[in-house]
Amino acid sequence: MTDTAATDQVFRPRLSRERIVHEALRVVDDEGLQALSMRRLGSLLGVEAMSLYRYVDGREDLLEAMVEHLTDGLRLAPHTPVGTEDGWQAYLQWLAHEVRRVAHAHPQVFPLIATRHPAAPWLRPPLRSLDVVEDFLSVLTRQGFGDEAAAAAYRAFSSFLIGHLLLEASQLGGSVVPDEALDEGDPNAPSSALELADYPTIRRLEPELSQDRSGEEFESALEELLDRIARTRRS
Amino acid sequence: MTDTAATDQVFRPRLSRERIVHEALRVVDDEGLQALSMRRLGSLLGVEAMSLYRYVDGREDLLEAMVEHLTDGLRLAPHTPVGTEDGWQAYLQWLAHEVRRVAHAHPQVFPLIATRHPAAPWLRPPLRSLDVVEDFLSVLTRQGFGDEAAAAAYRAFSSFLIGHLLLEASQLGGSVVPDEALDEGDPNAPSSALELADYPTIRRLEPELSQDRSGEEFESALEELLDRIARTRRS
DNA sequence: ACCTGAACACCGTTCAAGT
DNA sequence: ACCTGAACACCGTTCAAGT
Repeated sequence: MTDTAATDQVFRPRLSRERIVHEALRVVDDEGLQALSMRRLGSLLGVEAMSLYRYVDGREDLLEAMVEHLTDGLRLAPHTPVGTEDGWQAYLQWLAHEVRRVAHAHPQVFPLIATRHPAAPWLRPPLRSLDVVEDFLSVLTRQGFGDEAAAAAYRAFSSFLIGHLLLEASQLGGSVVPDEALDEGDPNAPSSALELADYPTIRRLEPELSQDRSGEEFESALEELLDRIARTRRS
Repeated sequence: MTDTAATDQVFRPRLSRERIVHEALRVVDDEGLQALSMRRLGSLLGVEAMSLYRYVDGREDLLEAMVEHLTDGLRLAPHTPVGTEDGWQAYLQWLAHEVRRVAHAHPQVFPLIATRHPAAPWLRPPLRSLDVVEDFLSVLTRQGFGDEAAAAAYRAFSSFLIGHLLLEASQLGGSVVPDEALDEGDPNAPSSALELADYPTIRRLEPELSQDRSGEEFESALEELLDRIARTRRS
């Protein structure tokens, strides 16, 4: 046996909150939320589970930190010149696609982003970072939105993102089931082994239902939402 | 001590899948998802946890059964005369409000409805019962929608419901935290103890953000969605 | 200062055994 | 047929103890 095999402690740079959160995200991305336990996370970091409690205030705090790490990343790419008349539209387009990118990059974490309670009741997932919300509201109000219209736009925008992205993420993150029960595949059966005999319309529309139009539908629904928001602006 | 106190077995009608699901819903409604364990559920039903496995194929199957119990309830109140020209609009209005009623009645279960993987990849929460989807698609196609338009309407409608109701439910179900840390309330501090010094726009808009407009916003966004869907119909 | 060992109070689940 | 006891392999978390 070699040295590294004997010690099995490949040299870990030293624990830190950042390293813990990063490793936790890796676990959930690769194996799903139920694979994340304090004990397993500890052992992956070459440490006993109890050591994590120096940096993280329990499992709930860890989940919170993971969500914050992803939602704080939505800040300030030097996004768009807010000077122009329609700068807010470019900003919201950019922000929507940023959130979508996060949802696609971490489909197993997005349900957490969508369902955990933010720090204040008026914060709404997935735009639950104060920095991001400040950006959002200040861009809109500086471009002629009234206070009430800006707040309403924030609520509508959040709902839009959750509605479209949670389902997309759910479909992306779904097939991480450990490949059991894929054994005896009925050589017929249209994609799923569901019995559709009593559901004629579903059976007829199954091809249309199975089509993935999420990209186009996201874009067109987003444009419609921006139009709708534009109408509420009092300039 | 009396007889009932001595036995503590108040007479339980006998176990059944239905009774288990019903009690599980009661637990989650009252105390939240994390309060639901097989062992505790068993003891609430006057039985050892292992007995539950006769009726339920493990915890995951139980959660699934809870979701199905609620989403199958969306079926066929003798809803609306589908004969008329705009019958589909009345049907979708009815269906949207039914789902909203479920979300309000079980805010702690709704995240489960929204995030669990349905039986087929083309099924989307919260309309994940085959009966309901068959209703949905057959009503629309019988009223002049093309197959593709009906499928697109199903997807848009599902996204709308998730986006609006998950946030509403989250706010309703949130305050079930066991009333700790409510102790030393800063007599000032506007509703939340968040530090908003560096967020001038948020601070200025906090009253508008804190307003609960979910009712009105649900209604007006729903009407807008129905208008949008109407435009996709090829009659 | 940072990590660990041992312990506590829980979990979900299986399976042979009871009635 | 229906329920249980005992056991297994896990959890999260605390706390005194080690270095």
